[in-house]
Amino acid sequence: MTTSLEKSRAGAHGDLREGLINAGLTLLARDGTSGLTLRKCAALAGVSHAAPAHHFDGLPGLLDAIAARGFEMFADVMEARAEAAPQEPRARLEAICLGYFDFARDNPALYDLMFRQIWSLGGASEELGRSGTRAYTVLADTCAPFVLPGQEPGVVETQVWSLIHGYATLVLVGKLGRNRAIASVTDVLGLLGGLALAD
Amino acid sequence: MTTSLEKSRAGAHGDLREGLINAGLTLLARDGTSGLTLRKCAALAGVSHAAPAHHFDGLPGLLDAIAARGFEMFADVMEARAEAAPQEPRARLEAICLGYFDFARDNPALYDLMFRQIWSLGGASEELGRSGTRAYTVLADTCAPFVLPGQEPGVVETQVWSLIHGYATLVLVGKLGRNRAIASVTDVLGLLGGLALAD
DNA sequence: CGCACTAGCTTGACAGTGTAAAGCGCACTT
DNA sequence: AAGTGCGCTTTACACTGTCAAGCTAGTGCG
Repeated sequence: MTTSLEKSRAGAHGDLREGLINAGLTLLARDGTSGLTLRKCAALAGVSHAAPAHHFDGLPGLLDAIAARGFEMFADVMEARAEAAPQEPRARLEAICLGYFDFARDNPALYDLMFRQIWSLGGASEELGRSGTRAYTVLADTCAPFVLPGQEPGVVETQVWSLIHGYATLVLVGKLGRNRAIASVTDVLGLLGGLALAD
Repeated sequence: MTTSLEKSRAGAHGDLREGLINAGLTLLARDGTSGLTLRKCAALAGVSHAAPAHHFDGLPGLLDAIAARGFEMFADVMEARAEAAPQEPRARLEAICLGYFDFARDNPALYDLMFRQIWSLGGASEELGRSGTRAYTVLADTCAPFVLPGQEPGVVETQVWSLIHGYATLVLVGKLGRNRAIASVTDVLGLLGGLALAD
């Protein structure tokens, strides 16, 4: 048992792990993707550059953990928006899409890292897989009312996911073609008007 | 005038530049994003590691040039598909979308680099801007018949671009949520059925 | 014709990265 | 109370991009 120790000792078990993840989030928000470094994370957390190796499987492991934390925040935002919205399928769908955009805009570097890590061909960590699935579940549940009888649920989910994910990445840079203004969120979501309620 | 020299001398003006870009494309296709390195590019092109500095503005400049080449290939693919398709707006739109997917699937690392570079916050090079605009123009022209009178062209373009770009990035990794099959291209493009022809 | 010169490349060095091995200290176990 | 193992540090290494200096060959000028 370590419960009694967690408060008495400053450097108890999962403490540095948490500190490194938070340091990573800070660096990401402050200096962007290229500013996130294993050594800088360690320095910001106040330990030597080799310390993270005892908590993560190298840099990829640290990035996975940071991305997992990001997906938790991501799911939280979408869940909150879905609850705050009128409890009607279309309103809920639009609400989580807006939450999706806002999260991407507010945390561009983290958003980039999240999706880079979750589909890293090397296979993501178990923790990241769970967090990512949780976020996906929020979206899938909101899409459920639009799945027609006999239709594969993945179709509507892929349609919605593709549209908002693609739009979010476009928005992150604020440009489209040369001198062509990017459309607003609501304009793009208008394409989802083609979806029909199941009943 | 250097025209008479370009053939007589092996290492003439833009020769190494071309060689470095080709080396980058090779490395990208063979070893993925992380396999592309300034030093490896130079080695593969048969020159020292400092040689590229005389042709590009550091690594970012080299990446811009490679990305620009990628956008040229990208535009070529979409243009070819548009011409090969029945000359009817919906068929052309579907054709370039399929070309878009195929290019992303066939050149995943290059595709990733292209979009990473073109909206690098540091501002892309002139060459990259031109290539990117050319690719965008192919898409915009194909979307034109679906722009309703009085509507901003950017709306339809953003809708289509977001959908296919988002889907392409999802396809690149072949997974969506846990154990949820990703929908097919044609299923996703079904969402574009909501677009109406202008006349 | 001869000479300075510049462009293109090489060599060497440097700061910074991730990773691995070895060593130290302290809390916990027995 | 000695042992033991975990957490961390130190040190070293290969590799990255970039910069400065030097070399070399072809150009243009006198």
